[in-house]
Amino acid sequence: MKVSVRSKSDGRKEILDAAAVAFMEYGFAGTSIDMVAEVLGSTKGKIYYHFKSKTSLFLDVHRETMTTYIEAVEEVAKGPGTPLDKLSGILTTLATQVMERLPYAKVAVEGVDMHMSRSTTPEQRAVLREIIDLRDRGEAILVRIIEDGIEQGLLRPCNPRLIVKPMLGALNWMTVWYRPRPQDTPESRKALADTLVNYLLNGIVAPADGRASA
Amino acid sequence: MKVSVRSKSDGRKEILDAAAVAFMEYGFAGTSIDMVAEVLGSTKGKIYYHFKSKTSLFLDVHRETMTTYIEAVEEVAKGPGTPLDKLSGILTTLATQVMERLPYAKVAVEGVDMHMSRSTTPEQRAVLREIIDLRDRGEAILVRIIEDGIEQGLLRPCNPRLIVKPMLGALNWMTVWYRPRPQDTPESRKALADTLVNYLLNGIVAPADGRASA
DNA sequence: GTCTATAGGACGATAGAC
DNA sequence: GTCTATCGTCCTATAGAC
Repeated sequence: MKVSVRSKSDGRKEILDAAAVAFMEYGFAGTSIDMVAEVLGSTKGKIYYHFKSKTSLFLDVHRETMTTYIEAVEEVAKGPGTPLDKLSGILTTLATQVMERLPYAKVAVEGVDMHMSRSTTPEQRAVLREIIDLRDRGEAILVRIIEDGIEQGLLRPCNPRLIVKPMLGALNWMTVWYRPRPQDTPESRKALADTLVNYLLNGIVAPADGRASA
Repeated sequence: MKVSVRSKSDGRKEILDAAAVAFMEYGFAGTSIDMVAEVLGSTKGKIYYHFKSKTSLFLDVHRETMTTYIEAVEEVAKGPGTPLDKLSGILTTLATQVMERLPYAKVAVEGVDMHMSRSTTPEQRAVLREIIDLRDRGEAILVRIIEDGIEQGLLRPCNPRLIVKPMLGALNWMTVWYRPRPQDTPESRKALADTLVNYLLNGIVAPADGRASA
């Protein structure tokens, strides 16, 4: 017995997934709606029934990514632990998300610095604003945690607004070199995330004393 | 008295500059040759006289970027200093290059994971191979320096091949957030580069002892 | 809701004037 | 060498059948 309340969002979700895969492969401008339809296993009629335009589709994929990110970030931020624990947890979560949802992650990376100056309707600009707000909210949370960590003497004094850039950049850059392999498991992904996060927190210069590095 | 040996390469150089600016703004697929011509202040006839296709033009911009990178990297690598000095010097040089040649840097970032599976001639594939070789050469130099640093006890034990990814990723990510400002000077850029490189080398976690962080 | 067919426009690349 | 004009192709988006 199919329930109709799910039918609409399911149709959209499948299209978003297919679009993410296609956009990941060829980029926004390089992907045609026909290519998305081919990934989806249908024709573009279906896509244009659910989405107003290619730009809207791309923006919705991007927003979906950012929403998932912010939810994960806020969950860790609200949880227990020191600022250092939270910082570590957030970075690990994000690294894992990138690996597990690579197509969506790649769309977010391309969307970040896409100037949609041309061909943006007021409605699309509203979605773009939403996306930017989600990103700013996430960055603000990180900045706040770093500030707390510095205050508590857990982190080096630094300019948190500047430091989050390379931190998040290093994670986003995973979309460039990380490729899922058949032998990948949640554990192996976790190990990779831990390695990266450990580097991002502790750097690479050897400590002068015997402080543990892990 | 104009010398003819320069005339050909000068025409190409101007076109490469204009193309880099246009590609930075709209990406490869989103940029038309007419747009490049407009930045150049001419018509596309001039471009097609010097370059066989849009793809060739993009690849030549990308190669130009990678050539500049590798030259800078090799100069520092061959110079004096400890592995830590060299690592620091290379990262600082790259960060500076990104800021000073932002359009070229952005093309390199887009080009890294562009699959030109379609519409690549054998000649273009040769250029692509050249570009990839330049990148691999640069990464190999960094890996070797990190290995030396670990051996000498200057750097933490780690997997160098894995660590160079976030390191270079953080620098490449500058193309996303860094925007040149009128008040920027070589000194202010150097300061920004130093801040980033210091973070990439030392991380952000406070040392347990009184070791200096700068 | 999803399909086919097509209008309408943009772009890569070339031909030929100058 | 650079420009103008244009051909052919591909793509977004819509109209209308089912």
